[in-house]
This record gives sequence, structure tokens and C-alpha cells, in this order.
Amino acid sequence: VFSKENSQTKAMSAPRNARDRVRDEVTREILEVAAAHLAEEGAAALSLRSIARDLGMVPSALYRYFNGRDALLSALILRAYASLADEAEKAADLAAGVPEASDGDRWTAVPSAMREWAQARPHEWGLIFGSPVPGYQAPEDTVVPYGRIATALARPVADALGEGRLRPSADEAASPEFLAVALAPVREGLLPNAPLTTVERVVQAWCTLIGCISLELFGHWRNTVLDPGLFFGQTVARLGDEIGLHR
Amino acid sequence: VFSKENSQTKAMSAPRNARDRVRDEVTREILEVAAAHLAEEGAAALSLRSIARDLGMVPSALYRYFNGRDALLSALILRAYASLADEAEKAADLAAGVPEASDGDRWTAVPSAMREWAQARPHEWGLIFGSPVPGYQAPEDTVVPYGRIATALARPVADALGEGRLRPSADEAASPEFLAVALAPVREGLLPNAPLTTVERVVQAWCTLIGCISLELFGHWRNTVLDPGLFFGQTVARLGDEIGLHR
DNA sequence: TGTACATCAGTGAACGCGCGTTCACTGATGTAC
DNA sequence: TGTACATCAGTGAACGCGCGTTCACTGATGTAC
Repeated sequence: VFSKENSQTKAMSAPRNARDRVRDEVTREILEVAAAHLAEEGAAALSLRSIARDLGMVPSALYRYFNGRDALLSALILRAYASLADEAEKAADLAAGVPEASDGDRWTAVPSAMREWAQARPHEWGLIFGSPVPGYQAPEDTVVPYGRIATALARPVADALGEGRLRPSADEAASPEFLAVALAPVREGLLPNAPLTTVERVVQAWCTLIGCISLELFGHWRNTVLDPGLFFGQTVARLGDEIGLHR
Repeated sequence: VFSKENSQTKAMSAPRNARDRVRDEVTREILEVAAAHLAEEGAAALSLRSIARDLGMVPSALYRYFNGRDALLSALILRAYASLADEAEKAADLAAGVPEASDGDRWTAVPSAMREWAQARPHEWGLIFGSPVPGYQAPEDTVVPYGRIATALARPVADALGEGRLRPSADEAASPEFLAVALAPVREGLLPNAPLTTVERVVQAWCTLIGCISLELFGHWRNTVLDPGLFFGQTVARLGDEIGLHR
């Protein structure tokens, strides 16, 4: 089960000879075609045969690259995570590099990037945040890219906090003690030394973001929110306010 | 395409003779078995043949009741909507009937009911709020139950507002004018005469709720939020605060 | 109340489909000496 | 540099599978007179 994946990752990391180089290229082509199918038909309709057809290969040839459909789908999930994480980090970096931007402006960057990414690839968003495809629950490897996204989002908050620019919240004591335990991983991983209410609000902002993007993407704004982009912007701005970032 | 569904709804509404009564019963049985399969295997794995097998019928017999797989799945989606809406309304009614409850307490009722409903039937939650099953986008009929859920959620807010108990928010002017247009349907439908910030906050609360429940349900709290129930409660309470409900 | 006909639930066989996966194979590319 | 062998990508045929859907049918239930 794992031998192919091992050789695959090995080949991916250090292509030495022509054979290995061509293998990487074909692997990439397969993933690209698969992603295209995913984008058009969704995960359920993904089939090895149709991918092989599009590549001008015979179905069984794909088994040189992936141990069957499950492995391919897992690779696609990982690819989606990595792509979103890249986009989030890029946006965070870019925002951090603008000296005249306020903390509030910087806060906006990652959510907007996430929304745009999602709109460009709704099915990949669904792969990450939609109902899990039965049998293909997220592999352990998604922990790292998931953390990258969260880190990128929290970065403006962490920076503002570290540099003493975070507006103290009025209700420091509003979070019960035991919440600290429940949110310890986030505090330690993303916002060291932050007040508990800040941690809490950031995680809540995460919920709001994911909910907002998903609701829009999955068609729930019909007859409800007439201008999704406007509403999203307003929501993100307010979240930044509530966290205590200066406009 | 629609003849069967017509006869179905007709029979459902007014069963006259024994034949019609038995038809309703079988229809219900089919839906129940289908829902059970859905709960165990997910929407993708739903098959007419396996449902028929469980019912001791021959696959083609199902066509007396539903025009094929698509129609069955649509019925299941509607059923899920209706069930969630029922639950939400029940919770709202119950909360409204407790005289000593605060507005904040009442506000908590529907979100908690939704979360419990979702946890009992993750796949049905996914049918409503997860990635749309390709080809089975929500029928027009989902508008009504969707509205019922929203109404139930907003009810404590509308009541508090109507009875002058809503704490006025500090930032009345924080919402731009054009947001009023984008949120007009909600304001008119759920919160007539409410300040725009209230409408805005309620819709945001909706995002947060859906996001929070989905993230928990779809397995994204691993290594992040160690006590999902606690966090959910805290989040809902804070949302009520921010809307301006008294504890 | 009894008969003649219409309606309709459910049967059983059959259709064609696309799927994932296996296997022995061919021929090209790489490696060791 | 040249030969002998190992590695590996891709072929082509075949497997068995469960699926949705159709169709002509049987027999029971309901309806009209």
C-alpha cells in the first residue's frame, strides 16, 4: 500500500535521471487532469478510466503512479490543502510587506485570498471543508497545511499583539477558566501569550469565515444575502474589530 | 418526470382508501430505509437496488413511488430540511415558553438544537450544508424549510427587539448604507424594523453557527479545539451578547 | 349486492453501462562490470 | 566504450461487480353501473 507512495515522494523530491524526471512529469499530469475532472464533476464522479482516457493511457498504467483510486483522491486532497495554504501564506506575506497598511488591513488579506481561492475551485474547497467523502477521511498529512492556513490567518493578530498594538478587549474575564484548556493548542501554536479572549475570538472568526465562504459557495445566500462579496468584506472587517485590531 | 411526484404528494396529503393508505406507508418505509442507508454510507453510496433489497422488494418496484434515484435523493434532502426545521421550531417554542428565561437563554436554544440534530445525523447535515451532491442541487422547495430554520433562530432577537429589550449597539453607523440593500431580504423577512447592525450581526451569527457545527462535524477540531461542546456554548453565548441580548 | 372493467402495486428478466483492479507481456531506459 | 542484466513504464485483454432503468406480465384492489 505504501511502497508506491514512498517511491513517489522520493522521486518527487530528487529527480536524478531522465526516467525519474519523466515520472515526476507524468505524475503531475495525472494530478492535473484529475483536478480538472474534479473541478467539473466533483469527487464522486472521479474515475481512473476517464482520467486515463484523457491522458491517452490505458487505465492500468495509472497503477504505476497511484495505488488505485483511493490513493489518487488522497493525493488530490493533499494538493488542495497545499494550494490553499500556499495562497494564504502568500497573501499574509504580501500584506505584511506593506508598511502603510493597518493591522485591520493586514487581517483582511488572508480571508479574501481564501474566498477567492474557494470561488475558483469550489469542489476543492468542498474536499477540505465540505462533507467528508466516505472512506477518504483526511490523511494525517493534512495537519501541516491546515496549520499553515491557520498560522497565516492569525499572523496579523500575533504581530499586533507582539508589538503591543492590540486593543485590549473589554471583557477579559468573559471566558471561563476551563476554556483555556480547550483552546490550549491554538494559543500555544498560533498566539503565544495572548489573552484568552483573543484566542477565543480568533477561533470564532475562523468559524465565521469558513461558514461564510461555504454558505456562499454552496448556494445558501439565495434570497438571503444579495451581495455576498460586500457582506463578506463587512463581516471580515467586523471580525478584525472584535479581535481588537486597529483599522 | 413530475407525474409521480404529483400523485405522491396528493396521496400524502389526503389518503382516502386502503390502497392510498398503504401507498403512504410504503413511501414512508422507503424513505426511512433510504435515510438509514444515507446515515451509514453517505449520499454517494445510496442505491435503489440496496434499498429495494432491504425492503424485500424488487428494484423496479421503487419506480411506483419515485421516478428513479434522483427523485429519491431529492425527497431525502427535503426530508432533512423539514426535520431540521421542525427541530429548530420546537426548540424556539420551548424556549419561548419559559417565562424566567432571559433573552440570552432563549437565543441559545435553537443553535443547541441544531448542533444536536447535526450530531445525530451528520450525513443529513452534509446534505444541507455540505458540498452539494453534483446534479442534485437544492430544489426550490427548500426555500420554505430553510426560512423556518432562520425564523426560529431569529425569533428571540425579534421578540427582544419588539419588546424593547434589545441592548442598542455602540456602532449604529458602522454598517455602510449599501449593506442595507444587500441584507434587505433578511431584515424584511426576519427582523422588521431592526437596526441594520442587528440584522448584520444575526446573519454573521448564522455564518458562525454553521461554520462551527460543520467544522466540528467534519473533523476539523482535531488538535485545535479540545472540547467542542464547551467552545460551541461559549461561542453561542458571545454571539447573543454581541447581538445585544441580555444574559 | 353483484358483475365488468379500470387502476395500480409488485414481479422477474433483461439491457447496457462504466467501473476498479489483476495479470502476463513488451520494449525502452538505466546500471554494473 | 561495449556488453549483459535489471528496472520499470505502459499495453491489452480479461475478471467480476453493482448499478439504474425498461418492459411485459400477473394478480389484487377499487370503482361504476
